[in-house]
Amino acid sequence: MAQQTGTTGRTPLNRDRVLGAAVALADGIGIEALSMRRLAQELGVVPMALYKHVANKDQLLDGMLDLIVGAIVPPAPGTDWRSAVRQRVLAARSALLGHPWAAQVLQSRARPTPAVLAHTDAVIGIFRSGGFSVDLTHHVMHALGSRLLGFTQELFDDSAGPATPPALPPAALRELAARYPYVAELAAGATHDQGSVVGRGCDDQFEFEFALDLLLDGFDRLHRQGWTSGG
Amino acid sequence: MAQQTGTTGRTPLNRDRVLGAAVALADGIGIEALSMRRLAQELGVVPMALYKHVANKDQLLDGMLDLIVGAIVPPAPGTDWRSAVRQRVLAARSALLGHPWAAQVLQSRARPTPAVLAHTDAVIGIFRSGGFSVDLTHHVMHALGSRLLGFTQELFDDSAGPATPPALPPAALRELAARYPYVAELAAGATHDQGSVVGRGCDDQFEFEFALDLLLDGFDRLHRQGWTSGG
DNA sequence: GTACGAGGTGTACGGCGTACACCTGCTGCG
DNA sequence: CGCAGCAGGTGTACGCCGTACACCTCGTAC
Repeated sequence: MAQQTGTTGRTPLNRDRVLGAAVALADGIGIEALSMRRLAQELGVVPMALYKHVANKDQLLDGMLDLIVGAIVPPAPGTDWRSAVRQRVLAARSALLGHPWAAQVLQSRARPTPAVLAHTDAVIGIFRSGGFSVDLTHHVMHALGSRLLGFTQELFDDSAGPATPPALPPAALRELAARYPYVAELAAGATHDQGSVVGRGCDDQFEFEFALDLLLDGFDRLHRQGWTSGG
Repeated sequence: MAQQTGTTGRTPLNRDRVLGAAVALADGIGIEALSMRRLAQELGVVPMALYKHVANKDQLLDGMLDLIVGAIVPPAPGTDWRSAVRQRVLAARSALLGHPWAAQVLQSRARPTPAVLAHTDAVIGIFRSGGFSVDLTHHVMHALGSRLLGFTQELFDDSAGPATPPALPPAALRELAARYPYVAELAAGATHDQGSVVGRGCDDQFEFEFALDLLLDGFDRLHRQGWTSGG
């Protein structure tokens, strides 16, 4: 179409074009059919050309995810905590809605991507600014769990596993803390068993039961008052 | 070890041995490193031998999942609904806990496996027996969402997508309904827009907001009363 | 003893991610 | 102008994957 000089004229590739095409392709043919080769073909280019713009397929997936998560529209400043959280979560949902593969990719990432961290940090910030204690905010974030997007878990998780990525070096942790202050605050209060300000470890079982009981409480209340979706 | 007659003596393969070895292997080396070839090697057998016991890799994954989900211990009969749900969900959690790959595999399945359906049916049954209306049960199951195990969504979902499996033939649907009566009851009440008893379609957005608001209500209550995890 | 079928084997194919060496054409500098 | 440098596209190749298909080898039933 837009050839210009001679043999290879079509507007040169770049990371954004690659990611955009990948998202569109995944939307079209499904995430499991998305391959580097297929994507290259779609872009009219040889497979290896992609590697000049993304390090490997995993980074491609990370980039695709961040493209979508980064498009989440933040609520207007000054909104009360409840509406702000509600709006942000619903915005996240609508951002993900058109890309059925996104949730699955999210789940499969070993570490949260920058946009995901930024979103998490923002939601934590809403609770903290709304007067929630670090403690309650922590539990509440766990309870929101996958409803946030699906990625709250294992932010600074130390639990082992065959596929556990290597621990981040201290310098990287410090940079993370600077960039995502609310995440860091929660982590400081919850994940270190010794030497932390709060001193409680993060007990996954407790978090799970906390969220479960919160829901069961709600169910019970609705049930007792004869709630119906009609009104 | 247990060779007996001559060349090929080791107790012959069967589906259960294959699935068991696959689970153990996935636990050991991670789900993404699990390949038919690697599994065959672990069993001292040529890769193609596995195909005499599982149709393909997808069915292998389904079988592995069902092995784990099938091990969920049901609560004692006669338990009140709240304790029963609580116990069942916690039992599901503990069944999945030792297999970090299970949740991810669950998410990736196009259709729920039999054990997953059975579990879902059982939980629905608890609510119904506890006096919950079909309507409330439906919403409540959505709210439980991934906390049930991660598979409540898209049971009879008609939403399209590139990887959508072909619709089940009516005969298969009827068999499903017979085997999982509570699931069928919910489906009848919710997924058909016309000709159903209740007549409301299943509005995913509504379900999402229902669950979100239930949680936000809970958060608000805890926040107001100055709740702390200490007690 | 012979036919049969369940279950293990061997070979082969097409697709995957990607390492590595190469080429090409634009840029800036003498 | 000439030419070095380099960003970015190319071609080839390797080792892995899932699995189709034809084959062989037993234990068993008749």
